[in-house]
Amino acid sequence: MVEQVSTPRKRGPKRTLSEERVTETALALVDREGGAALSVRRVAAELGVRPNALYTYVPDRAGLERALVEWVMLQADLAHLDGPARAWRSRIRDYALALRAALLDHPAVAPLLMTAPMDGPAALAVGERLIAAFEDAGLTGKAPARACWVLIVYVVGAVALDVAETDGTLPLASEEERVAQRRERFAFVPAEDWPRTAASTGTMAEWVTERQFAWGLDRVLVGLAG
Amino acid sequence: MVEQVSTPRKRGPKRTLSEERVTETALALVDREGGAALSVRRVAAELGVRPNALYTYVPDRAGLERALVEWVMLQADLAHLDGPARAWRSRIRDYALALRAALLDHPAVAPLLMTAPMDGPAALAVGERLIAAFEDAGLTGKAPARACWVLIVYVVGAVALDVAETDGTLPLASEEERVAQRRERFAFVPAEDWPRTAASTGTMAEWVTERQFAWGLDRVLVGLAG
DNA sequence: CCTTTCGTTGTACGGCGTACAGAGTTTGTA
DNA sequence: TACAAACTCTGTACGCCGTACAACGAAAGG
Repeated sequence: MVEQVSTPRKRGPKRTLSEERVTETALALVDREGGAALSVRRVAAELGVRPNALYTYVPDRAGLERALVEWVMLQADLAHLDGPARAWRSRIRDYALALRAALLDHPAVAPLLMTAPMDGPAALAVGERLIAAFEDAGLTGKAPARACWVLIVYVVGAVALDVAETDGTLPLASEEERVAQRRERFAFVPAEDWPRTAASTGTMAEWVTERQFAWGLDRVLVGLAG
Repeated sequence: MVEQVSTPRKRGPKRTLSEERVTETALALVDREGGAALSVRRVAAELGVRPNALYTYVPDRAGLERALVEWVMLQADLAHLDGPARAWRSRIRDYALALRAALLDHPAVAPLLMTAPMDGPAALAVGERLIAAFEDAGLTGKAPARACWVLIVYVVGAVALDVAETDGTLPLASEEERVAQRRERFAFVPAEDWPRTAASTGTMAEWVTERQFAWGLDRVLVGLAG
């Protein structure tokens, strides 16, 4: 006899919502109006419900944010991290690029990654596979776990800095547009005060590109595992 | 005749405050009560003034946050980045450690670094010298500016993730205490589901240490400049 | 002296997170 | 079958928040 695992049917009235509905509504809201628009009251309004009704599905506003983080992290396919040991570099590389893409698909969520401990199930799942990949790269002892942290810092930090220059709403401006904006902003750096900066504005404008991200990623991987 | 540069004495009544006083009061507030306590009204109250009086010194709440970021970044001594070309590695290393320390001295400010573009004068000054240091390391073309971004991402990302596990108030728990807390949190990771994670909890608990930061920093620098 | 300029206050508005009590619905048990 | 318990949602309220706007008083220029 298998124990009844499917909905033991609780007592009270049927729920009109679900944690999923709440999370996805919140996600749609921040995608449309940016991170500043996120609030318990706004999400409740979108769902046609009084604000306090949400507290059935989410412990508090911070919990709502955690749910968003969890949801978005799950969008990056962990399968990228699986594969033959000899392919460890492309496994990590592909996953990092996928995670970046997932975060850029919901830019308002990226800052939330750095405002709470990353200890959800999604983060655990990533860590587990990332450590395995670094072991496949030949790292031993403490090195795999340490390298795992460095990689997470790099990916999450890079996306957070990128997104900090946007309003967090979708659709995000194209890479070209964002680079052009940055080029304009850097145009007035005085060359007498900051010669090297003034000479590098072209490259610095490209800091927000996938090419720059991939360049840095490859350098980091070289440093971590040769 | 040199133009009068010292206080041309404006018309209205004397100011009772200064941008510095506002910034430093805000900083003391967040150091004491954490980032969530930061508000225009709280800072005004600390200064014995109505909330709207602050708008003389700061454009809005976001401007207040930017001022905090600027103030804290200036605490990391840029002189670390100067020195002989052959010492490029220790120059960058020392500065990165100093910047981390400055941010940890005001933990509530660290998250603010990722919520607005890093384009203030302090950031420019860092970039200028960091690019020079990477040129001294032998990088040419776009590489110095690209490496500069990677390093900033690493430092700021690392500190932000560290701080995300604290309440942002001073004094911060000691490194040992924070590691011990993390060890407890990881103690219940089920080894059957996450074998590598479970085997690595000791190392993962140490992710918030200066040793881990320095380890990653060295790997990143190796990747960037051999 | 009078006008202009400017820092500060008083007041107000709309929004926020969430605590608390009560009403209504569903289920398990007597 | 009736009742009690459990649970979800609403109504209401409190104390915060950022900041717009008008009015007042102090200082300086002509």
